[in-house]
Amino acid sequence: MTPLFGPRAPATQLATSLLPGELRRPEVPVEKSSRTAEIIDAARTILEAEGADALTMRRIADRLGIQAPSLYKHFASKKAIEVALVTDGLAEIGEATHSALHEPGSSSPIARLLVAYRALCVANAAVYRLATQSSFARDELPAGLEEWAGNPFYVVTGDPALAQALWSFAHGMVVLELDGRYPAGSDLDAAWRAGARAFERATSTGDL
Amino acid sequence: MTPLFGPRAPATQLATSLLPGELRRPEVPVEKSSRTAEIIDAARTILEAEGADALTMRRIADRLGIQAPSLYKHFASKKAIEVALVTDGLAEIGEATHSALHEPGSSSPIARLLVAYRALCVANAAVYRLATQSSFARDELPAGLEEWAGNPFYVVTGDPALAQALWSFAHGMVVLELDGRYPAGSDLDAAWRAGARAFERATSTGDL
DNA sequence: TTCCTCGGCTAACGTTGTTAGCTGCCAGTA
DNA sequence: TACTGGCAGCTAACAACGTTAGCCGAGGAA
Repeated sequence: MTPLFGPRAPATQLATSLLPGELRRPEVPVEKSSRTAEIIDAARTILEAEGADALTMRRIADRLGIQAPSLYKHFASKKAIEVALVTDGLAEIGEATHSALHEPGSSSPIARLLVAYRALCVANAAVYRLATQSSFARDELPAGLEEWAGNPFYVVTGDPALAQALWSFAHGMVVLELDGRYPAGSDLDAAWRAGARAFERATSTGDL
Repeated sequence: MTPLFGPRAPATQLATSLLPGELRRPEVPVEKSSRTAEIIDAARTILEAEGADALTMRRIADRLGIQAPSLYKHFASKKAIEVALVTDGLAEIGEATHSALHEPGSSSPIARLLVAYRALCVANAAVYRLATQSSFARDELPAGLEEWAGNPFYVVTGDPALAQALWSFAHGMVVLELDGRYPAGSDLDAAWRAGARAFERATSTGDL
């Protein structure tokens, strides 16, 4: 299983033309020194292997063979490290969902979007969980990144209300799956399909 | 605004007959001493007023005029206090959604369920957030309580996959609303209606 | 050579959950 | 009445957390 992550395999924007309503990825200034990159790399490794509780400044520093206070030469706070982690995760998820819009396929755009969204969120499970903690400093994310990452849901429905409903469905499915909230033995594929079909019909029938 | 909460206004099971597929509320042994009740009451007050970060053992103890270690005479850990808080919240939400199934109304059962779910989750916003933190000790909740609280979604759809999809939609809407993840000025009522309509059609049309 | 910045370090602070161990009170019982 | 036991408080303390202050060596620029 190869890690599917930003800095390790930098996500590049495909040079395809935009669909109606599709946003372009916002420019995010990447001026990472090698040490900063190593720090978020170590943080991600710990986060994915042992979960959010294990992500402490001392553990991150340990992995790099330095002391915790030295991390503050590179990041202003632990929150800033988390923001860097989530920024990469959002970029990767957004990249995947945007490109799912353009891939041809036998299934509907909604189904393709949902499949891509689920796959990427599960692949970045720990980061996704981190981003949905209420203590996460969402307001320090790069401007426009969240909007861009959510944009495919607008493209695929063509209606703001339906887009938010579809996004909520997808987000809810992912969160409940990652937190193990469905009873054991649940057929989650069937639940995803059922939701996809409901929203496909809602878009094809028109709003009112 | 009167607080809508368990111990303050104990939720009683209505003596109506059950709908097809509807579960009865599990018996949860309530052997609360007066002090334990005071503790979870103080905890809830802090949580609702100042959020999860303010919910510390010392703050809870302060409100009762005692020292933090004394709390351990009544609860084994902070997690246990959180579990008690969420147990009450789940009971109240479940009570409301179950009774929404039985209320007659001009709107569909799905719409009534969603309206009740949203209202109760927003009323218990802080507790709902607490319950969705990944660090929450879900496995220590009373057996069957979560299943019973989610049961109305099965009753109203009649299909496991569709029920999980509908629950995911509702959960996603609530979580994103509570975390302020929708752009300012979003018409959330419209999003709820759009989702409700999509699932109404999905149930009436049959599964495949 | 001198000076400044970068990126390490140690020591320490305040806060968190939690444990150990002491004590006073009060009910029950010989 | 006297003894006893447990309930429920207390203080002191610990380890781990994020974070700050302040020191210092290396290396490049003037």
